[in-house]
Amino acid sequence: MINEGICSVDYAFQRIGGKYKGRIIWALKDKVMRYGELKRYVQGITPKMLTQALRELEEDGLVQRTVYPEVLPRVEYLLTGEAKELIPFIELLSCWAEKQMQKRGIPSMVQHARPMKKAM
Amino acid sequence: MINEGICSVDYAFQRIGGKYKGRIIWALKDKVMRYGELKRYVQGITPKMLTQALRELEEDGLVQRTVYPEVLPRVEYLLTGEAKELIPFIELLSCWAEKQMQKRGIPSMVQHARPMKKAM
DNA sequence: CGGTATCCCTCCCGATACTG
DNA sequence: CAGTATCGGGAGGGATACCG
Repeated sequence: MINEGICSVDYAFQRIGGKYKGRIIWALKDKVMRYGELKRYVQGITPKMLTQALRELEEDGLVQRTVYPEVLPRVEYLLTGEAKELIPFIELLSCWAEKQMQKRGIPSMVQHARPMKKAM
Repeated sequence: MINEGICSVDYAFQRIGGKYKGRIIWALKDKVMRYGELKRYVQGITPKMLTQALRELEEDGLVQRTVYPEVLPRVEYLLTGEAKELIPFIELLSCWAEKQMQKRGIPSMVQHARPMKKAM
């Protein structure tokens, strides 16, 4: 606020913080995904938030968006090299969190879980 | 939303996300600090937010708070072992951010900068 | 399929004043 | 020194409907 510069820790959290960006990057860590695929993977996200997060990640150079102008439109998202540099760290963070959650008896969700049929 | 469990990546970001927690952990990474010291270090933070962030970090077992009941009250904060495990992560994240900022020509702030005398 | 548009609301955060 | 108390604003997010 007083300074002109920005703290690098802040900068990073502004890029990958927020409610969904972490999970989106995580989802794309080892495969390209389409919009609808991501929407299913990041459960509970609304189209608005997904689009917004993806656009920001794209602007920040972390995600690349490719449109295939076919009759049924297809759009693929993939991580850039810059984003991939973050994977090991998110991995570390994830492991850390798993341990914490175990200690505290918090049920952890498997990332590959399919949508449950249970109505909310 | 549909699931009962929580994703570990989310869990982690809920713990260390937010506007100041990253910088607070960073500040405490290699030294114990008092309340006022932290307030000066994490520039621009209001007492309310600092207290709130510290209390949450304490609840999450990341920060330990020690009160020394002297005539002039003294309260010290330090990272727990669990929080220290996160330091390498934040360190690497910080380096990553520095690189990104250089690429984009964003002026980065040195962490040890003293308050500038420039009035806002 | 891959999104926009719109409305609404909550929670995070800021500023300021005050207290043990 | 180390915080509370109070009020208020604004960004981020949620639900739903609609569009090319």
